[in-house]
Amino acid sequence: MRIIREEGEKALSMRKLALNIGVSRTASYHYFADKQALLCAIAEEGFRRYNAMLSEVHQNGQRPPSAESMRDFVRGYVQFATEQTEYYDLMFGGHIWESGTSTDSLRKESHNSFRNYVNNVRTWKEKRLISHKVDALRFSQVSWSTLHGISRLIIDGIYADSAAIEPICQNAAEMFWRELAP
Amino acid sequence: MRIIREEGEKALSMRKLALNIGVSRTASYHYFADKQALLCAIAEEGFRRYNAMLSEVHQNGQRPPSAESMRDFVRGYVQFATEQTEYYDLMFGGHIWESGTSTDSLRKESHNSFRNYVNNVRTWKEKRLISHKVDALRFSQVSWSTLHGISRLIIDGIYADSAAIEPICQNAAEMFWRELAP
DNA sequence: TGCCCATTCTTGACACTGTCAAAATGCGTA
DNA sequence: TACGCATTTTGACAGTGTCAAGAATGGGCA
Repeated sequence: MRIIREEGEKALSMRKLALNIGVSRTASYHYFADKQALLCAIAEEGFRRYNAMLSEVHQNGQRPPSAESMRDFVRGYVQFATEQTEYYDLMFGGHIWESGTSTDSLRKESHNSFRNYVNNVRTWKEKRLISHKVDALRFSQVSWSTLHGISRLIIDGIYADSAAIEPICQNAAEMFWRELAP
Repeated sequence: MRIIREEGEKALSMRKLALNIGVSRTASYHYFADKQALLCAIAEEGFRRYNAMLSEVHQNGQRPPSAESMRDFVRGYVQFATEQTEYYDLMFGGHIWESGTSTDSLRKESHNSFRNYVNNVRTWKEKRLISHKVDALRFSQVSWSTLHGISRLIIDGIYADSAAIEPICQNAAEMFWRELAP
């Protein structure tokens, strides 16, 4: 993680990694089948951290949703993405997913992640805390896309002005809440 | 582009490219400073195609926005992203942007792209075709994020079920229109 | 026609990379 | 001590991006 954070994902090579640790070139191949497998393992750890953050923010659907909680959630997500970029990039970067070479356990962990997210909305709906017109799955897909999109564009430096981040989050949260409000 | 499309971005190497064309290893270095520069040039072409698509869909703000036009727009965007994945991946993939080694002209072209998008919304507002409460810049940022997020998640195979795509687009379009409607 | 010279291309080289196979090491238990 | 297993290393191979130096090419002008 240190190498990725400081020198970028591209700079991480199996050999350099080994050298940094102080073992020889191929030692890591005893623990990870591939470079890909190593990256998948890191991404998996990322998903665990992400889940922790998520369930902390809206306490598994127990906290009633509101304009404020929405804003907190959006902020939380974007903060996770931008502060733990090393993880986020791996988790949703595509390198790992493209060409379908991702680990089974990674796929499981990530599906789990999204399931949690949807279940949250479902719980709200069952408890009649949000409009009955909301389709939990669809809302989850679209709102998650928005969060992901915002994060990616910030990470990639396309929203260069960091002062703009807060109002963007605010706007997104308002949009979400307009969709959900009973 | 053929190599990227058929074998993935990772499989594109300067050497293989040259071999395919029938010239020697380093011939391309006369036209492109870097592998990076080559990729930037391709991404630039992608932005041009993207702009063409965009201005075709809502005719530079001349076409009055509606629930239908929104849906067409969302569909158009996602279609572009998923059908011209080779371009889209390069344009918004991050490989090119990270570590700030992107070409000047690429940066210009991409900024241009987003400016068009915002101007569209501004035009609508000036013509009083949408609610006066809309902040053009903010709406553009958030809605673009949503589109980008949806596209990425489809491309990366995270929304594996292709039947889900249409309703997702539909929902996103409805959400946008709820924001804009006068 | 023939020459010149900028444009285009090639060759050689270097320092990297991922990964495999085989050999070497270390270490706990019988 | 010696066996067996987990761990690590060495050697090797086929790739990669890129630089520097040289070779070929071809079009414009005398």
